[in-house]
Amino acid sequence: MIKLVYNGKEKSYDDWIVPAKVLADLQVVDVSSVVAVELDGKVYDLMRKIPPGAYNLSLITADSEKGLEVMRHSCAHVMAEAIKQLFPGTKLGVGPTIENGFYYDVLPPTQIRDEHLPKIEEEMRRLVQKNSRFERIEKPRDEALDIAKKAGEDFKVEIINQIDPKDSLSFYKDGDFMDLCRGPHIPSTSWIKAFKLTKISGAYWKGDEKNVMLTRIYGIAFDTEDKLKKHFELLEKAKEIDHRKLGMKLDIFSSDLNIGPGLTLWHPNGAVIKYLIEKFWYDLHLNCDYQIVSTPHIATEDLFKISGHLENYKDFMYGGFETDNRTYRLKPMNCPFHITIYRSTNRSYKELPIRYAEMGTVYRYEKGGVMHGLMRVRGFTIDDAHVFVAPDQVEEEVNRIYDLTLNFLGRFGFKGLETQLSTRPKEFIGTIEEWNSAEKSLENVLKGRGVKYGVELGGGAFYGPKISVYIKDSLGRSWQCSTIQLDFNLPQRFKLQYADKTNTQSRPIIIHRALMGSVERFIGVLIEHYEGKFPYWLAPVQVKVLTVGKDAEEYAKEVQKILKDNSVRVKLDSSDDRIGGKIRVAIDEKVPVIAVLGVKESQERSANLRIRGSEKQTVVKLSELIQFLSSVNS
RNA sequence: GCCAGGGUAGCUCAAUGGCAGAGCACCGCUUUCGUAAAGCGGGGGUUGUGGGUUCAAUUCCCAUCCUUGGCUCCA
Repeated sequence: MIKLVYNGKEKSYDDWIVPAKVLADLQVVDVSSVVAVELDGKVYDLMRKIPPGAYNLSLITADSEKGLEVMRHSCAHVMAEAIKQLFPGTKLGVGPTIENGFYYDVLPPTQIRDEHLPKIEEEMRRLVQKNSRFERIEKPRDEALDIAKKAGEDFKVEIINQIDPKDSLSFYKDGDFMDLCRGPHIPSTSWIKAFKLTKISGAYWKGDEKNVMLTRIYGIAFDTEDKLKKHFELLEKAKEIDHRKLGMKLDIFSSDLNIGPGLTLWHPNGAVIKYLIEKFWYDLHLNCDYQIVSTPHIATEDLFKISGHLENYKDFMYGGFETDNRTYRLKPMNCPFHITIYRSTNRSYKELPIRYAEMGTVYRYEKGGVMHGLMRVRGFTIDDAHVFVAPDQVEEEVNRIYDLTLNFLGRFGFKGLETQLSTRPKEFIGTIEEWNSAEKSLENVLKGRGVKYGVELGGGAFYGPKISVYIKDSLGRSWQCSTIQLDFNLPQRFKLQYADKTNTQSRPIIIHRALMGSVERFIGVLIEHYEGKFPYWLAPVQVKVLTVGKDAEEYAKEVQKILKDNSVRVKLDSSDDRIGGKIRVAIDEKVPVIAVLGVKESQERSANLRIRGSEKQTVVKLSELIQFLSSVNS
């Protein structure tokens, strides 16, 4: 017995039935764009037999997100088929849809390169035109294994062996091509309307470096050509605001062969931005009862032996160098240093929480291939702090830190932050009770605030659970930003103590936390977030003064001095360009305020202002200029 | 680290087994101008680096460095 409810209408069947027939029976109008259906949230092909039961039925249309997903998955199949045609003997890995398209991991007998993509596309177009139906074929496990083995699909064999024996196995067949797949798929290949293969890369089987490397071919598909075109236009736009491009254009930062990969040179413009952010950070922390500390960039290996870094983090640490018969290392983290300050004297419960904060510059040896502009570098500054608390202070302190985080990030106008709670991993130190109580504290804080958060089970560090906040860049990639991490490990390793009320020596818990994570990455995200148009308070040059003709130069200098005396970051352009040219340059530099000064302004003792984003001219009296600027909020 | 692209003037990009080019930027001169580029002239290159093939290499080959995208979003 099958019972289906759609749009208030109900339909029952005694025998087997497929969704396509149901839609016909229900006389659903405009089924022409329906690629699949959803039965109680589970996606079914139009021609898949519905198992007995009662379901709510809803439609999936080609232009919907789910419809696109189904179609892209089918497109991946067609691509795999095309590749097998052009590269006989190719073994197939997996071919899922991804956020922005699809890929298929394959192991071809000969290398597939960029130049082959158009040929594969051509073959795909041929297959799409054949309009082969996608047919679902369910097979018992033994038979499925047999099919995969005979086809020489070693990876599929591995996949089948991994699948829960209780689950049924299915293949999908379109034309002469059959592939192990759980589906669902579009009814037939001609539903693929617009697609393009975008790139090739290597990808380890199951993402494990120890496994064989497969060739991953990426593609994107849409239900209309127009959407495909728009997709690429969007990518173009994203390129325009890429922090690496803007970083160079706006003269913010660079790197250099002779300095080394992953090491950043902050140009004057970038260094001002960095300074302003750090200044805001310091002020905020001093206000919130943090104590600023400052520690060296290097330390002897002895320190990192105690901290465990040499044992657990060695691969990421820059090599040691000898001085006076002792080996020194660049610091990859600030914690051992702050802890050493804590240890410099006896501590009492009355002092706790102790909050040490530092803009601590660290160096980590990142693998060659993972570096990315400012987002992933080898030398960076953590806006680090370590808070030493008694166990019963954890929750309140985490709450304070969360407040501080929102307060800080709010200044930059970030929306769409994502929060994640990471819990006890398989390997951990400390007791289960400690962990449970620590996780509970973090959870209480998030719940108490009504924060939406994801849980990453087992994602915590071996020494404690954590809360992470992610921000998104222009391409939608998430970057870890704030992190609040509990630590039972280092207090043990360094034998930290404080005298409690009964004068017993107790062990504090350390909370590691950073609001930006890495200042470099944060500024990278900011550049893209603002599209290079830094708000007035952060702009390297806040006001650019342009002269019209030589006669205004004296007056312009006077205005410049007034602005400078009032701590406005001002730049004067008195070159002999025409005013149109100077404005063009200033706009390119994305300066928030342009002040045009000519003879007229000089006589009136005024300034003709252009605020970024508008062509409107605003005339302000010189005596009111500073007042006016303080209201600029762009 | 691994796979696939790329590296030509400060930037964006052209070209070719036979003298390496343009625009912008820079410098000089002319112009002194009113809201998104005034005109003319000039300097600037061991084509990432090292090696090989060749009469001849920026081009072809090898190595190396840097850089871009990617390296479980699982049938």
